[in-house]
Amino acid sequence: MGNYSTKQQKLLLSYLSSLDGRHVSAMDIATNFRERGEKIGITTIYRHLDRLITAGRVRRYITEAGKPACFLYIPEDGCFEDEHFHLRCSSCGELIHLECSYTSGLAEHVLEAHGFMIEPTQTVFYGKCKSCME
Amino acid sequence: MGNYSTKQQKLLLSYLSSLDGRHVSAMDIATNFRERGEKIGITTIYRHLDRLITAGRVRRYITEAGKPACFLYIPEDGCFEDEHFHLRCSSCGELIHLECSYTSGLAEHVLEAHGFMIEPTQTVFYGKCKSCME
DNA sequence: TTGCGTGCAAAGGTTTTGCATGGCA
DNA sequence: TGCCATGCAAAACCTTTGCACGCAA
Repeated sequence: MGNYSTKQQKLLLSYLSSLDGRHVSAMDIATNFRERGEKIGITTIYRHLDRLITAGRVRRYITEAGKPACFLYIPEDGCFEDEHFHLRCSSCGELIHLECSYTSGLAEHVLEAHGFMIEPTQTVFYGKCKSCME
Repeated sequence: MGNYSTKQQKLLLSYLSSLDGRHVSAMDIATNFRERGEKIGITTIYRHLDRLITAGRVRRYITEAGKPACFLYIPEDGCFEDEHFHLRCSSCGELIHLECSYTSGLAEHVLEAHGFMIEPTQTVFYGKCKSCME
C-alpha cells in the first residue's frame, strides 16, 4: 500500500515541503492547488495525509470543535522532529512553535513524579499571544 | 438573555453538578436524561453549554476531529477553579488533575521568555497514564 | 494484466441555525 | 402580554466510505 508514485503524490509532497513549518488544513491544500491550476480531490488529500501521519511525516492538530484539523509537515532533516510543544492563541488562532528548555524537562518530570507520559506533539497550550494581549 | 429559570435549565445544572469532575459529551447528557424518563433536546443542551462556557462554569475540551467535544462542569467552590493543568490519557480517556510545582512556574516562564500568556484552565496535556502504558 | 490510486457522490457524525410553539415573568 | 426558551427539522461543516474508472508497474 502506498507504493505507487503518482502525480498527485508528488505534487502534494512538493507543496508540503514548501510550507516550512506552517500548518494547513486539508481545504487549504485543495484551494492552493486550485489557484495554481492543478487539481487534487479532497479525498486524495485526506488519504495521503493519513498515510503520512502513520509514517510519522505529518502531525495533526485539533483546535476547535467543528473547525478543520491543522496538518504540519515534518521534513526528514527539519527541526520539527523535536519533541517540542505548541502555543495557540485563542484570539487570533496563531500557532507558535515553542523551543524552550524549561518545557523540554517537563515531560520527564511529569513521568517521574506523576507517572504520566506526556506526548508533546499531541499537546497544545492555549492562551493569548503578545499582540492579542493589548 | 439566559435569565429565565426553566425546568430544563434546572435539570441540566443538577446533572452537571453531580458529575464531580467527570467530563461528558452533549450526547452523553441527552442519553442520560432519556434513560431516566426526562427529555431535553440536544439543541437546548448545546445552547446551555454555550452559555455556561461564556460564564466560565463549563469548559470544553476537544479530543479528536469528528468526535464529540467533552464538557467539564466547574462547581463554584470546587477545585477546578485553581490554575492547574490537566492530564488526559488518550487511551482510556481519564482526566487527571495535576497539582505540581514544576508546572506552576511554567506559565510565568513562558510569559516572560516567550511573550505568551498560557491559560492553564484551557490547556490539557495529552499522553498515556500509568495503567495504559503497559 | 493486476491492483492500487483517484475523485465523484453519498454517507456519517457533530454542531449550528430557522422557525413555530410553549412557558416564564 | 411580551419575550425568552425549547425542540424539531434542516442546514452547515468536516471527514470518511463506496464505487467505478484511471494509471503505475
